[in-house]
Amino acid sequence: MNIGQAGERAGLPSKTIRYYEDIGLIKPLRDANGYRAFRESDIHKLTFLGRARALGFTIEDCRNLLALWEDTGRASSDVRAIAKEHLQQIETKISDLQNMQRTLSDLVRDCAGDDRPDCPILLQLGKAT
Amino acid sequence: MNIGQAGERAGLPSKTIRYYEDIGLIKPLRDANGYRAFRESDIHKLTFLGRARALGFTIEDCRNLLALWEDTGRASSDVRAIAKEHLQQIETKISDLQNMQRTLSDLVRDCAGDDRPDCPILLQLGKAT
DNA sequence: CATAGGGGTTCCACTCACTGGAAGGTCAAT
DNA sequence: ATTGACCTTCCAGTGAGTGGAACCCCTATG
Repeated sequence: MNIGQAGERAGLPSKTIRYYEDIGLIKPLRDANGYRAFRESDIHKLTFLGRARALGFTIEDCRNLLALWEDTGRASSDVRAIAKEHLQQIETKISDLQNMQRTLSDLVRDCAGDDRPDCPILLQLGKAT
Repeated sequence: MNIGQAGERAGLPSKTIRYYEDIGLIKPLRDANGYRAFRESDIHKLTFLGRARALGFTIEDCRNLLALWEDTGRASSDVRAIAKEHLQQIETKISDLQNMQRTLSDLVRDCAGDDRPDCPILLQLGKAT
């Protein structure tokens, strides 16, 4: 299977797949003409990667998860640790963003948004310490 | 005022301030010895930038906001539009992250996290389409 | 006066996870 | 023979800095 079709099946652009090979996440075979030849196992890995990335795991997380995935004797606690750590980071990010959201929506609410120059948003951003 | 003290006052590392000069956000004067010489107005701008960045505005947003800030005749609607757009993006990001959080916390909850290899997290990531 | 240290300067490389584009090779169909 | 869709590699850029090397400057102390 060529890269285009592999991308179709895994839901990833060809560019991304080449990149994943570049950084050693997958190792497709090569045809005589130099084209990458994807096996079912490669597609499966790519799909796995797509899902993990969609959940926001970093590439390094994905590398580790993939290794655990292939290690049928792994302990589920290893996987869980990575996921929990990541979940923690997501939660931190959410709360940071919610803080921004609160501040910003207050400012937007208080700004008339008309032709006059008075603007609490700029006022707040520029206020002396 | 030298860059170190300017950074202290604005709450930004020197490196970041040099970078902001590089991309044209600020234009500090220079002393005879080549050192940057920061005026009060530069400090004020840097503080503004620090606040805007902390609210997650992009550098380009900051550039626009700074221009509006310096234009005393601006319309508050211009500022409000940028802020609203940004708020929208923050809200999208929050909801994306909340989706990830839900999925991941379900998976983490269902994973025993012991020495056994069975792991719903990997199972879910690798499931055939 | 020499030197040590703590500033400052520039420039280059690296981060993360791709993405875009150029220049060129391959394949199937017309 | 040629078109057009695929494939290949390699190089550069994204955003917003950060780290480090190599070097200059200023002040204080022995």
